[in-house]
Amino acid sequence: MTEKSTYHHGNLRDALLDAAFELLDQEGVDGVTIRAVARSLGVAHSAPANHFKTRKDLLTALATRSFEQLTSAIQNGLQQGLEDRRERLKVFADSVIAYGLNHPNRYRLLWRRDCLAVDDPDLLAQMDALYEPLIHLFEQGDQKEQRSAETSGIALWSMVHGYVSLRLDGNLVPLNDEVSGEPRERAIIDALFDGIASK
Amino acid sequence: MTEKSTYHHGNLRDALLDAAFELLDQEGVDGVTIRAVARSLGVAHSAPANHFKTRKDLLTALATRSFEQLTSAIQNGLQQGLEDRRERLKVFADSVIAYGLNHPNRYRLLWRRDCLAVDDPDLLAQMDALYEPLIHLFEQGDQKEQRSAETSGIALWSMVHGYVSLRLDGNLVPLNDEVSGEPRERAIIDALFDGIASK
DNA sequence: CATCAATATGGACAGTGTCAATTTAAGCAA
DNA sequence: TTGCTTAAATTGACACTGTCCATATTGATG
Repeated sequence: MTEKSTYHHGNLRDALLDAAFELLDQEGVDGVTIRAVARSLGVAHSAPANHFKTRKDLLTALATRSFEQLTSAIQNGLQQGLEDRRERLKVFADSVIAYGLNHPNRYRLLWRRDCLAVDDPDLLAQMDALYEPLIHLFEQGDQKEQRSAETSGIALWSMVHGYVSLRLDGNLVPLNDEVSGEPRERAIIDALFDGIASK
Repeated sequence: MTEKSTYHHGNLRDALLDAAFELLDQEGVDGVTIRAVARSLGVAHSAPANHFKTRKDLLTALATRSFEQLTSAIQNGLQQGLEDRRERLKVFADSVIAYGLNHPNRYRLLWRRDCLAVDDPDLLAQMDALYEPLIHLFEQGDQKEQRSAETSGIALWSMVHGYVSLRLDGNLVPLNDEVSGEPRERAIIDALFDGIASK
């Protein structure tokens, strides 16, 4: 296996994505500059342009992949086959929260509209795919029931997304707390199911 | 009133803040560059440095003021003097949602940790002030009740913050919908109070 | 082998934040 | 008033960024 000529990388596109993910995870989205990615691979600063025309396009590819990961994490959880709808909704919530807390910079990127090519068809498709299981979990009943199911879905999704966002921003203290043995996130999900019963 | 010498602006600090707010509202946080702000006031590109050492410091001042605005909007609402706690919690939620939807770029800036000097004492103080009314609305009862009250508070705050964030990112469709005459946000707040009662 | 298109290169440009040396003038003490 | 100190503004510079361009290399196809 002789040393290949180094001029053409061979698989630069994938290498760029890997390197960009590494930078994203370690330094956040600001760390993902075209030149830094190129530098980390030892290629010219303008080499990436052949595969990602702009920085936005690169970040969009990262976000698309991240949406993909999140969605399949949810799907995996749901395939364990719990029957109870309430349990299935918890799986959805747990999956999103786990992904957000484990991959903070990826999760943040998902919602950085200013960094993304928001009309990229692949990105849009993956965003839709994320909502699909949630919608599916709520679609049933007649017209009126659907209306309130929609509201329940938005309520759940809002709470989950808000909770993760606040946690990632360090706006919930203490960060890692428990409520009678359960992590806080389980408690707030239950609160939504049962109502906070303000008396 | 003769024309003053133009070398010294006289009140550059306030003028910078005003101009920066204008840019923030119109173009988002990316539009708030030191040089753009200076340009819009017709001063040298490095004049702002005398008042805000770095861009982060300028944005931090904007965020601090925005927190202030949001907090006083909440306080104003609460001073109308509704007795029912449930109603008072709704006032909190409504105030945050209204501020977020009316000042999207200011609201977004509040949570852009990467753009802010997150250990600035003024900023921290204003952030605390935001949570104060929410905490106050829940503090009562014994130890165990407090624990669950805390959970309710986090649940409500998470849902409100998540809802605004999703709306601002265009992730809730349709954007402006109603549920039996009420805007969607009222419906999800009610959902949290009463529970989504997944059967 | 010859050619072509894809891919990588280096150089350039405008924009940015930030630093440094300098100039201006306002405020204050004598 | 005069003179000094100092805050506040100036210009200039540097390194970094994204993006464009002309050029060079090479893999693949005829």
